[in-house]
Amino acid sequence: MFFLLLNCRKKEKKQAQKRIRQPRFAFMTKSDVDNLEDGYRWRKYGQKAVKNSPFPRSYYRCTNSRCTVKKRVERSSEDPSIVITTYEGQHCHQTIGFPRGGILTAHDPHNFTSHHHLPPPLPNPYYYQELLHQLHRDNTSSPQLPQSTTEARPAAVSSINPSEEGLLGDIVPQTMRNP
DNA sequence: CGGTTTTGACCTGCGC
DNA sequence: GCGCAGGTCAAAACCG
Repeated sequence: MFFLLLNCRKKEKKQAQKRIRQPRFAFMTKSDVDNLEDGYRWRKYGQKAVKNSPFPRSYYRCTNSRCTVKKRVERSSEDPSIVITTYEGQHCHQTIGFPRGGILTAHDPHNFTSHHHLPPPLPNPYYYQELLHQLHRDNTSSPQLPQSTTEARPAAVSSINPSEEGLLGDIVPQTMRNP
């Protein structure tokens, strides 16, 4: 299951002034592997231990040199089987394609609406694009969370409170953090 | 041999 | 100013 966060961090005041604020959002995915296949190729450029979690956080950059998209991958301290993936920026290119039938384009609605009959074996990479579009259209009301049919647990689709403090505060809903 | 991962060092922002 | 935490760099190691 994915959780979505909008870029509403408290600590971003400096970034908003000095740097170009990139669209940023995170999913929570129940997965055993850190490196989720999302249709893009990522190169790892760093890893750090974070305070809240006993698990290290990994930093990835898109291998496309003209593409400045970054992503952070960390495990939930509550449930090690949950991976929190935070994307930052937008891809300026399309995915590298998927091994199930050639290169797909991110603008093909037929490929995107997958949960009609055959769920994708992996998290659909176009959730990323589609979520971004949803955020641009409507970022005040709660966006529709896509229904992932992968091994995501149906847990805790609760109201996301973006004003929560803390690093995971805007990613992890309260019900997730402390039972 | 080229691309990727690993890993310690370095940089920066923030709170006290 | 200092220390801490997060983020990035870059050289070496690794791998196909």
